Amino acid sequence: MTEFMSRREIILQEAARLFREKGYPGSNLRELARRAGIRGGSIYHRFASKQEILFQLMDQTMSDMIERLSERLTGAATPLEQLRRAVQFHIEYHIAGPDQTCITDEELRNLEPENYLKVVAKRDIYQEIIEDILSAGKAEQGWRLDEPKLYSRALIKMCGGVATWFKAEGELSIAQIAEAYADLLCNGLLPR
Amino acid sequence: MTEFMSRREIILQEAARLFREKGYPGSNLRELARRAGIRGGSIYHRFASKQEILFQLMDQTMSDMIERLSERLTGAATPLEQLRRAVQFHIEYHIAGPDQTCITDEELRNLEPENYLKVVAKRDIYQEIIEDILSAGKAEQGWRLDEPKLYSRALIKMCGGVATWFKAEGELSIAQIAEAYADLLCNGLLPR
DNA sequence: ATGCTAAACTAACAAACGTTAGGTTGTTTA
DNA sequence: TAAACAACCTAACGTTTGTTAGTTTAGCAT
Repeated sequence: MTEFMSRREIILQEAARLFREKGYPGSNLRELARRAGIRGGSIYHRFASKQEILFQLMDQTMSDMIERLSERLTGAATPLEQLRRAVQFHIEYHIAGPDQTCITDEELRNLEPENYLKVVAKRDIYQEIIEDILSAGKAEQGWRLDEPKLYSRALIKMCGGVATWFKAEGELSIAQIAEAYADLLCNGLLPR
Repeated sequence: MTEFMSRREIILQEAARLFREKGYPGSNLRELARRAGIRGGSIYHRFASKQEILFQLMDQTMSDMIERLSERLTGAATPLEQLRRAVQFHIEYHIAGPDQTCITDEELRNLEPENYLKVVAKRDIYQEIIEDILSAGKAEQGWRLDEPKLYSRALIKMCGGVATWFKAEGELSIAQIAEAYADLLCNGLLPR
């Protein structure tokens, strides 16, 4: 895995793991360096500060999420199919890179104001993609919802939350979980 | 508000606010003391350590949540009515004391092993109360679900998440949010 | 008044932290 | 071969941290 990664990428990956374990303020650069196979001070050859590592991690993850969700939605004809794909994607992505996504979900408060605004802007874009699906479902299919934002938040929380408890060796596969949650939301929204 | 609280309770309340703002490792006892109206060292007259403050906060909150949820469920005849009340309670409680509940939801990793086990045990009890509602709904009413745990987690994440974005001056009331989410779950689970 | 106790204070500790300066190594470039 | 550069190292800096020890204050019972 790590053989083809630049040291910069190794540091970012190990930072995601460490920050997820102990939180950003609870993590220190000496341990991060140790995990990345270098000494403490050497991190500053790649990053200007601890804060920059957190920002790069979150900003990069949000950009990637927006791009990949958009890809996944192309070719989905109906809002219903789009919703299913969004649920599936959000869960899969959170489980594929649980460290990066958990950081991005939970460390917003530790970003300095300038960085905070940038990441929140991208988070809002992602959320709006899902809101647009819900709005389309309401307009075209008569889904039973008033405030799309209410449901995009529900989707993001319940699907993103999977990363906090999912175990690969558990009884449920990712596909099963994604299907169950997609069914729950679709049945909950569709007119009876 | 604070006139009738013991200093110990003031410290706990301010700790909840501070820990929610900056996280447990990002908070320091001098600032906590300042907010509680005393000096740094004086905290140790009430608490043995920073860790004990976090533990008391989380343990107390979990006990209270279990007790109040149980109260709220008594007298609810059907699983459907129980589910609605659980959704309502979980949202209301998270918004009434957003600091305490957000800490309890997010700072588990910062508990020392012994304390961790105690709090997780109570969290599991709370989760099982909700699982039991879902199991009863399946057995008695034919709700469309396989793994109750999957849905208790969904409920807890989406309803607890409300505390992260709810604004009292916003357009939606607590009652409206609770109703929308209860409808979503009930319609999603009920047989069509 | 005296002594007792709870509750707060001040000041300092040792450790850990982010960060920086300056040196060493090894590879590429002219 | 020499110069240049990137990558990493070591060692230290100033600050902040949780925590402790010893002291002062205020209220209450004797």
